[in-house]
Amino acid sequence: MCEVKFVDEEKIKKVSPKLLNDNEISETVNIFKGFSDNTRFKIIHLLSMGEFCVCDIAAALNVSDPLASHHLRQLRLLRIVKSRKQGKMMYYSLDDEHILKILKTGIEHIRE
Amino acid sequence: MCEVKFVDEEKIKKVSPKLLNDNEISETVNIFKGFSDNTRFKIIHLLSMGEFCVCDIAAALNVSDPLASHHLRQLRLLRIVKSRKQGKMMYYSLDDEHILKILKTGIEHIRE
DNA sequence: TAAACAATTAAATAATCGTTTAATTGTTAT
DNA sequence: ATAACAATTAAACGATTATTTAATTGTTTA
Repeated sequence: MCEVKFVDEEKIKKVSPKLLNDNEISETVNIFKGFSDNTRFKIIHLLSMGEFCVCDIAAALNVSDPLASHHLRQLRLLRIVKSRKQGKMMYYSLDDEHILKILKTGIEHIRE
Repeated sequence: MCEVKFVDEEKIKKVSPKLLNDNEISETVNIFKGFSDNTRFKIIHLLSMGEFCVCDIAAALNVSDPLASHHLRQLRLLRIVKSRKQGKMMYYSLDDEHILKILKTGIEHIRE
């Protein structure tokens, strides 16, 4: 066990005030959680190309309607996507430009 | 259940070739998974301010050494952080500039 | 070499999360 | 009204994951 806390106490004291508070951390982490599942990521990536109804999202991704709907609900609560109702259809699209930026930054990274 | 697949078949056919393959998806999702836990996110955020040993990381975040070490291992395997050994100390820092960019993009988003 | 210490590992538990299935809501058209 | 359909919801199950505790590795120093 590490008993001598703060090997470099000065360095820690210097950055401590810059640490984010718990709310900021949880909110940011939640956004990343939205991107952290293959099915959800596929949905986000599909919606980066336009607006689609649940039916087509499920078909394009080859998943069941309830599964697509379930993930779309999470994404909506996280304000990653927004929805628009037209007749019996529900159309989904990305909520704002920030989401597109996060998506692109992630894809950029793995392509080096 | 949605029986009539592809309400807008043309739109789907148009974007299908642009969809990412499973490898690209999993790799990108894995990076986001690295950011998707409060403890790991705090570690990444701390390391965005410099290089720290496990001892100080654990102390600054008020978590146990094994927990910090466990998450640092995951982050290292995801190539989000890199490590450097000096004596009995192991120093960790962010792996590259992409990581910093993803971190900043996430924080930017919640600050609107 | 023996003690002290930083860090990691392993095993166990607790909690979270994704997926499936079946039932339900709400809208459109016959 | 009834049938058909898009979408959501709820409950159950299975799987993954975070955290804790205890034991272990490896390095330094007395």
